[in-house]
Amino acid sequence: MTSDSWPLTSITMTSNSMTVRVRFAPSPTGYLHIGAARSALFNWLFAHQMGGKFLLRIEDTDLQRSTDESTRSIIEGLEWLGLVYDEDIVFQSDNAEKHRSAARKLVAEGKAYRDFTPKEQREDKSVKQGIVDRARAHAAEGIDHRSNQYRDLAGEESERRAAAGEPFAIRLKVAREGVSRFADIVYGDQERAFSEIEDLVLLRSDGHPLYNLSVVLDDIEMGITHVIRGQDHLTNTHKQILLYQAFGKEVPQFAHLPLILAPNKAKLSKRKHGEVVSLTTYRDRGFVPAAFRNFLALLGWTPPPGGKEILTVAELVQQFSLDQIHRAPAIFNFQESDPRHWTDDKALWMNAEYIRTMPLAELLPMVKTELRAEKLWREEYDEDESAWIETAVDLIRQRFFTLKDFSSQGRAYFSEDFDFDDAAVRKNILKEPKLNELLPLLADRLETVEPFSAAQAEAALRAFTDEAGVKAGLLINASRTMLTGQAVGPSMFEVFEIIGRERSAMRLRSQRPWHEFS
RNA sequence: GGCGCAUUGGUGUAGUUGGUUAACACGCUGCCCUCUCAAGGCAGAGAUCACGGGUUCGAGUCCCGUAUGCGCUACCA
Repeated sequence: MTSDSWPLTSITMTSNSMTVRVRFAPSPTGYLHIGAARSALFNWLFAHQMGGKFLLRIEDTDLQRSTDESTRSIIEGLEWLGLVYDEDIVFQSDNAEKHRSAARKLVAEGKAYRDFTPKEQREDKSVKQGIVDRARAHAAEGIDHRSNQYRDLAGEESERRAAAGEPFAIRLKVAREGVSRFADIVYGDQERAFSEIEDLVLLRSDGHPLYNLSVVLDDIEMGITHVIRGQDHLTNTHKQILLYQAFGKEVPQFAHLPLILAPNKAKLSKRKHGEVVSLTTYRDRGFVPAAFRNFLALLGWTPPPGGKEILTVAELVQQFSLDQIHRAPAIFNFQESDPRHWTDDKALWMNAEYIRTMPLAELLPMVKTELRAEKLWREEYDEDESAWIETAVDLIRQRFFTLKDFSSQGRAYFSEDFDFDDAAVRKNILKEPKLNELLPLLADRLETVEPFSAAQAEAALRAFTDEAGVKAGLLINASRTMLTGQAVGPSMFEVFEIIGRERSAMRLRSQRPWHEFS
């Protein structure tokens, strides 16, 4: 793909002198949500494509809800996805004092004012309901929601009351007439009448700076050129632009990302949907980071027409483009009740695709970590048996979906302590009583095979079944279950070779199905 | 309540200046391969492009309305 056939947006390329600086700014109030992870990815991709910087800012101004543990999980999550941030992490709470003085400066300049209205008691209902009720009441009584008796209070009077210790909040003075406009890179031209915008609170009466003030100030200080974030911030962007203007600063470019919703098009929430929305779940349930990153990239963004969907990071960086992001929310498809579809099918498919096609050398360390965690890793695998483990992993990875499968379905390759699948035993073993005698005989025969290769094992088994007058398939399938506990798996002769002569013979003679299932 | 955004097969999407049988991926069905299950190959089902109007010779694509969903509207972030 040449740059001619795939031009970058004019908006993002207008000034080459300006280095792109973007940030990911999560609030540390829980684990890293996949929607947030996707925002981080898009910011990172954009930064890398433009040769810019990707920064991390922790928005920990809500002291009650922010936790260090959450901050750690965010950092770990980014690391797992390979999204390395440039420069030091900015903690928003460190800047609170600067935010306060900036708000006071706005008051001094007459761009903001002190609001002495006593803080409203929060009623015992949902925030949303409170907003609706207030709006309805105002409409019914003909009250302009923007009327505030302190907006035009004389300066001296305001000073005097403040000096007297009367508590006040600071609100931005939003122009009465006019319209706010900006061009969102994804959502296009945005317009909002000032009459729709209430004078927003900048500083709470306890001196705590509020979100809209803090983001703007921090983004200015960090030199952010492009704000790439969730669509839930789209409408509030007008307020933030007002603040950039009040501070006399250049307004950055905005690109809002479509939200990620649950299958019923409801908001994807940790409370309702649990662990599927947490990034760490994917790590803990055996996802390959590159696979999940690839999947995440496809939530709300499409590669250029005709392109493939399985993309390396380098390809992602090269092909990524903010104007290929679409506006409709992405639906994250999963069925909580069905373990086979616990997360999006396509994510699962993509992970399987990565597991079976990625370079073995990259996969092995992940498999090692998994086997270690399940106490299935033996030190020999690092030394004398390194060739063996490579062959074994390469053989079994062909039909695995997650790294977990190496320790569950793949357990029999690494340990004698494996379970028999009930259905497999019934179908492949118990159905045919003769097997009770035939399997040990097959073991005897296999012990004579030299060398113990797949081809030799096949020749021996087929000769044996011919002599015994049974179908080869009968003993092949029975062997599979005897050796692996399962009804499915790789070509059986490869399995013989990998399991080896001794272990194969031993398992064929084990009689375990008759002991455990009779 | 107000304002905003969205709406293409089960899911993710393409279709960017309106122009032949609406394209791709996942999933699903069947066949081939075969020692099983996958993978792979081949074939197929599945969309009156949310609904209703309008503009036009012609609309998924433009305009208006309706519905639904979501977001924002807070001394939350």
